[in-house]
Amino acid sequence: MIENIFSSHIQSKPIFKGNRDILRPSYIPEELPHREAYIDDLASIMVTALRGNRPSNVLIFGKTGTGKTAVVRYLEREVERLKKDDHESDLDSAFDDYNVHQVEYVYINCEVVDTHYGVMKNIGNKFIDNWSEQIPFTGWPMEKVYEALKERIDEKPRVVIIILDELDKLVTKSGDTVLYHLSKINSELKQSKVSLIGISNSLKFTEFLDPRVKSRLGEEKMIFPPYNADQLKDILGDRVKKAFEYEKIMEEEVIALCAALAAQEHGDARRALDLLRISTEIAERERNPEVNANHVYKAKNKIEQDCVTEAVMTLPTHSKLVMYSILLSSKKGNEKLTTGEVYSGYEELCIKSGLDSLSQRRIADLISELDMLGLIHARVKSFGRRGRTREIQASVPRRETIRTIEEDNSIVPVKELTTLIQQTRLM
DNA sequence: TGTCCACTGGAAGGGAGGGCTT
DNA sequence: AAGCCCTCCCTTCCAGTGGACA
Repeated sequence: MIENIFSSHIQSKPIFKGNRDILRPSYIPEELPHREAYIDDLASIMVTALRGNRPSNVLIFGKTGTGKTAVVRYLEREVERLKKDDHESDLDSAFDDYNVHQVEYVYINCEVVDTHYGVMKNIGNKFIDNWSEQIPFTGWPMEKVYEALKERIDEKPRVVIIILDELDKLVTKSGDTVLYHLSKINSELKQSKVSLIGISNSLKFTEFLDPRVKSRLGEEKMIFPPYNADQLKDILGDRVKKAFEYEKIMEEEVIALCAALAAQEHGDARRALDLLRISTEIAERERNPEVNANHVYKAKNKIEQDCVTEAVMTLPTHSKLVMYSILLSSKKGNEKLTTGEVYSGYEELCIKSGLDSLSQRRIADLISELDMLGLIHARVKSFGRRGRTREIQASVPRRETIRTIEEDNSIVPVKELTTLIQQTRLM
């Protein structure tokens, strides 16, 4: 056998059974434990579509990892299955009055597509196979995009169910123009009908909606509560059975620990699955045949550090410099800084790296963004005669984050100069 | 109680970049 | 080529703010 760098890894026994995606949050299992009632509720609303009528628009609320997207996509998959079964055999008589083929789903994640134009374009292009007829990603006036979208949907009789996931992101960023158009589209369609399912993490975004849009959109509302530790244990147990090659790969307590850690974080099933998957991967890498609690804690640290590293690495250059300025200015005790102090630090870094600095107003916005990302903690505080400003503090591990920023090539000159300055001070 | 500080945060608008239309 | 649309990133302007201080 030819030896190469993979040989020893290939020979070690895999813990996973074939498809490790089963432990990914995006995997939709055959059953969704503790969400049966919600599936049933949504199905009772959506069944109208199978009869060729427009189901009510639905708004679904719930924190991250509470199964909102999974439930909606579960139903979507069931409709696709019905279509397939109908092709292969005559469905039983219960479906005689229904026509599953006229139901079409369009799924848009508004965190990825977060502009009016983008959403309209994506929906319109779902109904066009011919590349040359696709709506371009920019260039058309909004009115034209809307007309094209309407025309395409209305080509034949059908019920189009548009799922807008992370809807709050779209509304807070680009307002409610899309929802205004989509919620009144039915009055302009001749043959087809459109129904909307909005999925959101927060109830708050409806405050930004025009009252007409709000009432049209929220014909039906569903709220998904967080999972508790026991429910998370069931979900994990279910996946473990499907995902692993042999029994007793992990103690009961490992599943319980993953569930308990995720339950502490507002009952997030996504986090529980990530913990389980990553701790298994760590065990596999250590060539340990069993996953133990130690692996779970390692996985927890890894997830937290990875989140910070990814968030920092994907920051635009100026945001990185602001973050860098905060980290360099705050000494070990994480002293609190003001906007003015951060800005002077940032300006210095700009000079060192040969970049033009942005205005203080713009930096104030970047500071808010960093706060929203959870990389810093910024609180508006008044110091009386000494003015009113933000009190800023890094909320990530200082040394590791500095290292991550310094790995960015565009900040390299800053790194070199900062080291030089530090060395000069020591002399 | 009024003043003052150091901003905050909203609004308006400029300009670059990507692309379509005429 | 000129004119237009849309988004994104940014600047400029300015009213508003909370609380220490005189």
